[in-house]
Amino acid sequence: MSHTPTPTPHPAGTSRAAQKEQSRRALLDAALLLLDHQNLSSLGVREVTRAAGLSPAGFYRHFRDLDELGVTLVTESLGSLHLMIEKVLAEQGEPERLIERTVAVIARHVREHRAHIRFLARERHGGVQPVRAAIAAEFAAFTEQTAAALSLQEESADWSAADLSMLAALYVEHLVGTAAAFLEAPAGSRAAEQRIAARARDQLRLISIGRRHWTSAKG
Amino acid sequence: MSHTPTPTPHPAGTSRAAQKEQSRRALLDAALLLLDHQNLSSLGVREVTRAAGLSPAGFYRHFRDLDELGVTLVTESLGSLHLMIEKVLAEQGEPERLIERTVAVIARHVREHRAHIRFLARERHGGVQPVRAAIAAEFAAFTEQTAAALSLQEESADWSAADLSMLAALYVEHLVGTAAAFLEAPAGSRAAEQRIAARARDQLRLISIGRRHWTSAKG
DNA sequence: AAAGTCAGCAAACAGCTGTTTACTGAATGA
DNA sequence: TCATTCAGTAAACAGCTGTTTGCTGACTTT
Repeated sequence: MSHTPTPTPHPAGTSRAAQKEQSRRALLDAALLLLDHQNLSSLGVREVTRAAGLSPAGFYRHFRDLDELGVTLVTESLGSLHLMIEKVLAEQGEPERLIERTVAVIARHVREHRAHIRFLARERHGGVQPVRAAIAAEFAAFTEQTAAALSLQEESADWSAADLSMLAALYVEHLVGTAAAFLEAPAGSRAAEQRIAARARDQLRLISIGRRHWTSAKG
Repeated sequence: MSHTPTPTPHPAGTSRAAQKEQSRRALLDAALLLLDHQNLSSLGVREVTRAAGLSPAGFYRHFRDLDELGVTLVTESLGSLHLMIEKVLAEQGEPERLIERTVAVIARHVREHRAHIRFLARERHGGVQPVRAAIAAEFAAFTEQTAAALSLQEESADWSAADLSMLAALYVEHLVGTAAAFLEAPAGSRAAEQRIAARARDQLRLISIGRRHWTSAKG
């Protein structure tokens, strides 16, 4: 008499695990959407569950905290980035063509994963320590991966490991900076995008010229 | 009878304007302190006034919102950075010595203005639009300023304006990245600081080699 | 000396927050 | 078929939030 019981909370007929996964995704997607205009440290449990269509208590069936949800988002965001970087590193051909492809891949990735990339840029130096740590760890791994790929190229035959790592860090930082620049571009303005791309290509050209003429310090 | 009146709220004897400024500073300093572990978008009025030793209502005698306070912090933080960049650009001498000085100046600045720099790094891509815009505008000005300084050097005699701007952007981004790297260093670890400094110097060397051998695109 | 300014206050407002509780009922496994 | 599991719920908890109000009393001007 006091409360009406709740009728079928899910489109019945699906497996239980699939139902749960669906809710989990709803939470992650809702959070990512809210994080477009907001910082992770100011996100609220109720806010997320409201946007995802769950009751507040439901949140705790999936995550201990918002930090945990944040770390999950980091993992997802970096997963796709990882694939992109592998794609870039696998490219072959003359340097000029390679630079062109690299920047195009970055631009495309930002266009197709805007929310993820913005999240990474925003939380890389954000106020939530575990999230910052997760991002930093993964970026370090990218740098190592890049260094390994560079060491296989003939241009770096006589490079020391330290120098390769230094160069890889420069490339990764440039990649991140370029992605962030694409983000700032007034969403959809091809003109702005092309200006950013042109500049990024020139910067990569300059760096690869430096690379070609590099001679390690203690000469 | 109902409420006891408040006794002298300030160390009497000071001018009114000075008293007000003192409270304003207390607010800004308290905010900056809180922003060490937090994002601007999650900062609260009550939180700041509590830390500054004011009543909540007192906040509104100084700022309309927290966004306004944020923009003020941006202005202050970038003011000191501006001075630093001028210092770097004014340096003269052989490239190697110049690079060394540049990195040293950055390291020193981060050490002495930790809170300001962390704030800038954190809010550059943060969730508060007006603050983001203020930072972006000032960074663009830095780039222009750097381009102007570069154009005065003999190494860039035959450089186009666009190429100079591209190079300046690369330098500024590298500067910002280096400052952020110093921030991550386990506060006080000279070893970590020196590793970062060494890498930054090598990267600057590589860039300046690229600069020396640069020939514009449409050749 | 009298009048005016205004920084700071306490109190009250409605509305929000994270988290826990005891419950329900569909999907699952015996 | 019956017992178990467990994702999701509504309700309640104490505690927090931004902002407005009317007031006070020290400084400042006249």
